[in-house]
Amino acid sequence: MRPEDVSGLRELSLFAGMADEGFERLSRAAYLQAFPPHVELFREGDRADFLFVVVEGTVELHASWNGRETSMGMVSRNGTFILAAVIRDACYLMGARTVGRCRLLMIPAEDVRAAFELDDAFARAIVVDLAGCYRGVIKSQKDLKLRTGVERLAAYLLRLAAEQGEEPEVTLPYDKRTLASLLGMTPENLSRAFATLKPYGVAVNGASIAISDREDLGRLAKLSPLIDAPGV
Amino acid sequence: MRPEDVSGLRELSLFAGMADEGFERLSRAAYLQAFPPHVELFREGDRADFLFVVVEGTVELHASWNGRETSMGMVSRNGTFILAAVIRDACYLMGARTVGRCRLLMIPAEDVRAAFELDDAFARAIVVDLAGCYRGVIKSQKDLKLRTGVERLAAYLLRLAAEQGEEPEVTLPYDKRTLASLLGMTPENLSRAFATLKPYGVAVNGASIAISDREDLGRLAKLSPLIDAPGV
DNA sequence: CGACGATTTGAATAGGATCAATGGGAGTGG
DNA sequence: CCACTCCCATTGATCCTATTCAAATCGTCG
Repeated sequence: MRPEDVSGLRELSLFAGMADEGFERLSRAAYLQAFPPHVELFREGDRADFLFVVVEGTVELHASWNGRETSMGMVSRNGTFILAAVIRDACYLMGARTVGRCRLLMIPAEDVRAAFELDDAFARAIVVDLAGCYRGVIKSQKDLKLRTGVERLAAYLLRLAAEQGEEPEVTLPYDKRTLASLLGMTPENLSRAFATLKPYGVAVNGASIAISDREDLGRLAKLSPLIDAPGV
Repeated sequence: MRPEDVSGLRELSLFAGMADEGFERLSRAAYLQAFPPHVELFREGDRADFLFVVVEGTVELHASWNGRETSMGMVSRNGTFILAAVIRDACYLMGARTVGRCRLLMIPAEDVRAAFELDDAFARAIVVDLAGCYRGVIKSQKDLKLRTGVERLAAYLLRLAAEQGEEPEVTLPYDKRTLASLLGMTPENLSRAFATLKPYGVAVNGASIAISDREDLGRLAKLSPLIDAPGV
């Protein structure tokens, strides 16, 4: 690993509090690897061999059953994924694939578990990370069970706007097919949902979405910190 | 707290590895309290004041938005709930209410966080517990996004049968209204889903459900360990 | 017995999925 | 540079699932 990558990692909350010795050992065991777009990193059901950290790019987590597939979440820069499976020494409940070009840090599961046993600060950092993941899924499940498709899209757009600095125009970070799956609908349905949002001041131009009246859209989306707040 | 209750708690994986001193302090700070059925323990959005452990009975976790409500999960004997909120010192993302009569252990959030800081074994036990919760929600989200209502019901019945010792007759642990919400449908729809399952050998008699042909139902439910396995 | 809540059933509607067909770039090869 | 192709996105039509509203039935608890 290049020194700059190592020092970047050291900043991550997961590793920040670790003892130097443990961090040293962990980063020696780790591989930093570049992946082209649309590569399958592993499939659901595989034994958890590695913990992943996204150094650059975005990874899609997905799941399937009986021939159907759905997107479960996206992980981007500085995010970790599949930590729970590694800790419990179990199989992955989701598959993972790269969205665009990616650089990923892969840490062998055994080494993570060893560090977890030895380093108390690391163990505590994992708690905080996992608690955050857990709360993230809970929010997404509330989104899914309590809102209709159109409402989910509206809320998604406003969250995206907040993330991108409240510009009047936001850019979808991945293609609509993926977005649809993430929001729990078909691509056709997403198109129609966009059309439904037109009277609320939403104009689509490829991946770029103009939101003319955030108030108006907000009345439909009814953002709640208990569903839409990032982090926490 | 009665000594028998304390010793029972000590067995829970969350507390099993704790140092005696820490456990002592934690159990001194805790309240064991009995609640009648259908009591609201706290509401979503409340600040996390207590960690709860179910000593006896069942608690429903629910969420609401814009006048709609849904059931997010059930916690029964020896389960903990709301651990993530306590650790992150945040607000509850879900509300909680008792289903039947309950005895609950309430541990002040501050004391849990103090024990978390001081006791390394406790911190590690929390990791394992949280990882389990996380994987539980992921499974439930897969169930929700990948299966139709009827399929979810079929899978639920088979999981219940496994839990209750593969008897030909299973008993629903709570009323159908709650079950419907848990499965992400309306009570009316649950009734119809039961009717749809009749040709698959499912006979309803109040809360008691007879499953005459588990094979047949299984072909519809297509249980997968990646969605339906308990624990892990 | 009567009242109430839970459950079931029926009818109408809405929301979402599927199937089919068309338009629109991005990339490829000539 | 242009034609071609492929894949994504959109649109239309239709179907199916699930929700809503309404009403009837069932059981249980006073």
